[in-house]
Amino acid sequence: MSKLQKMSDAEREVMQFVWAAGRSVSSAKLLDDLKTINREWKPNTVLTFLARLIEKGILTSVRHGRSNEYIPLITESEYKQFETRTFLNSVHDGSVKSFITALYEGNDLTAEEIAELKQWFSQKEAKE
Amino acid sequence: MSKLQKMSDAEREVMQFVWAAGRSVSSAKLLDDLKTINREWKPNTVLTFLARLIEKGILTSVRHGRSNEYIPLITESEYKQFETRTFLNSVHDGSVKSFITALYEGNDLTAEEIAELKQWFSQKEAKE
DNA sequence: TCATTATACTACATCGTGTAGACAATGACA
DNA sequence: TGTCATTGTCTACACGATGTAGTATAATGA
Repeated sequence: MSKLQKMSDAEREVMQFVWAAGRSVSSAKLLDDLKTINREWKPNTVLTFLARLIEKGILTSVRHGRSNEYIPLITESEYKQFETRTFLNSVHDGSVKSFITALYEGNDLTAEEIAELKQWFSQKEAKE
Repeated sequence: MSKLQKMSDAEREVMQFVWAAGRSVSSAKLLDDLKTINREWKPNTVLTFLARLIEKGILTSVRHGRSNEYIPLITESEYKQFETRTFLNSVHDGSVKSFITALYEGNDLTAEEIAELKQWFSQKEAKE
């Protein structure tokens, strides 16, 4: 299989709808759903994004009648893992602590977030 | 001032040396230092990167004799904050917990990291 | 069989990036 | 003080990603 690749912003927007739709989604529904967010994309534009998502190893499609069903090859969570690990390696030399420290030093962590995370970590450790 | 912009990989490599050099650095020293990492860049190539770093609001320069001194406008830590926040917003909707969860679910967090982070958080909370 | 219609293929401008040559300014030295 | 060497700025260019969509094609149902 072709190695998983990063998606562009527009592709990400489309994928969000694919994932939201469940196991698979027809292009018709997808086009329709996308209208709600009012992105003013021509249908062909969206189809291009879908084709690129397939090239990037994120989606696949099966013919169903005269139209396509699009099926995610990975979950949103898996994709986020991929992006997250890639980012961590490139900016923080792979160190989660460096990441957290950066946020903290930038005053980007609220007291609530800290509390939430602290709790999360204590739970995880308990489970160990 | 022009809004801080993301740097490219090559620019990041150069900036690492600028930051490492301290308060400011001459192009001569920089070129020299870069040789140690053996990136095989022509001097002009590096100068282009420096010029772009200036455009991006990350560096500035002052003429000093016949050459330039390059001075970071932000610290490495500040830059990491910027990149980190940007990433968090685009991939995790700004949620640190989503970020941590992604790593955890991808089995990308070692027991050591979890322990380290747990300790970090407990300290922070104590300080509050 | 033939019109419809959704998809696949192709195109193209723009931007970021890596790469560096050409040209300019400025000291230093003869 | 004029010329040369050095260092910097400007300009260029190819390549890939991206947003955007027109055109060609193929499948389907009437």
